[in-house]
Amino acid sequence: MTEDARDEVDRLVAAWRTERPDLDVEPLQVLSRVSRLAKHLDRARRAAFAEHDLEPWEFDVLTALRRAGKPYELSPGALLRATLVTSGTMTNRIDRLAQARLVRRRPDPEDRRGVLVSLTDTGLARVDAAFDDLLRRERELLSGLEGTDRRALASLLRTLLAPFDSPH
Amino acid sequence: MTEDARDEVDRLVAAWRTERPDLDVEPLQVLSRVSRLAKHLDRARRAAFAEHDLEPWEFDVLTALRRAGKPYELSPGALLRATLVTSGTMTNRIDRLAQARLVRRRPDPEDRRGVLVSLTDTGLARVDAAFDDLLRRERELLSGLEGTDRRALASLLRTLLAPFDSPH
DNA sequence: GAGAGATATCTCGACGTCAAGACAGTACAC
DNA sequence: GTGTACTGTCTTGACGTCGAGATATCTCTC
Repeated sequence: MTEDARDEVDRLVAAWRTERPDLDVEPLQVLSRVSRLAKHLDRARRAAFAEHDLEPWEFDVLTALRRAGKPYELSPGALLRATLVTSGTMTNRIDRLAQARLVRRRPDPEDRRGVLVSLTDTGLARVDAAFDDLLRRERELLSGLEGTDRRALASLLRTLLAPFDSPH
Repeated sequence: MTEDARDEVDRLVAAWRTERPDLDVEPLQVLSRVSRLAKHLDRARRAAFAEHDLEPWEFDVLTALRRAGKPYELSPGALLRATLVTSGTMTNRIDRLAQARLVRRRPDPEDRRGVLVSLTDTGLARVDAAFDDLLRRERELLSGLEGTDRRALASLLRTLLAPFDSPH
């Protein structure tokens, strides 16, 4: 189950072993696959959202608001921390979402530097529909793994992610 | 080991379960982690390459050539398939790499539509040094996992990736 | 050997992101 | 209260990518 299952990354690793036999390229077995899978995932997401007239970046912002619960309102700062983008990017995103009437901006009554961004009814409906769709596709994508394997995979990934979540 | 390890994704999943208790959001346990890990990985790579004056995109192209073995030469088409970018992007990348004297372009003697791109000596030295460095950091990043776990993880990821690799 | 379709590469304009920095407002020590 | 450091948001310019389309060449069929 390991020796011959052969995917792109196995080929890539084999090529390295020929070209740089002095190096231990085993880390690629995990990390190249993570990168490649993420790339494919992006495409699948893009396809799922296209049916709801949403771009992946729009979805990211809308879901952050959706997850916050009523009244579906967060500051740009909270949004950029949730989506791992820079502040300039977030300003730009909010501008475009507001123009599309999916979110609304209002001054923060408690901090005059601040702004609060909230979902409109349209935004709420759109993100709920798109999320349903995304989950259906993700489930499909994971259908190659039994429940046990899925949980094991999740747990292993959590371990790798841990150093990034806590420090600083 | 599963209930309380709590990372960002666990929190995200918990938030969804509150807000949309009607949905089965378990797929996120795997796929959100893949995306997030990939994002962190990109940053780590960027940091590793910066010491060798390389951008990630430069590294991607140079390694594809390096892996090809002597004479370290591929067509733009082969390069874009190896790096999963569009042809316009690849043209642009090759232009800039050629300007930096890391690769060389020459007409394909066997196909007059074609071009062949090869590593210069500088390019070869640069990519080898950067790759050493990258592997050192990746090993560090994986140090939280035993060998057995690493292999299990690689194998699970391979399964998920399989559908993307074959059906062209 | 002519034509149709496929392939290889490049060009161009639009777009989203980032990094750096500007600016207004807040918090806290004194 | 005043000064200093910090925080939250927005502005700007440069950059890399994409998608669509242009051009040249090759391949295959008849």
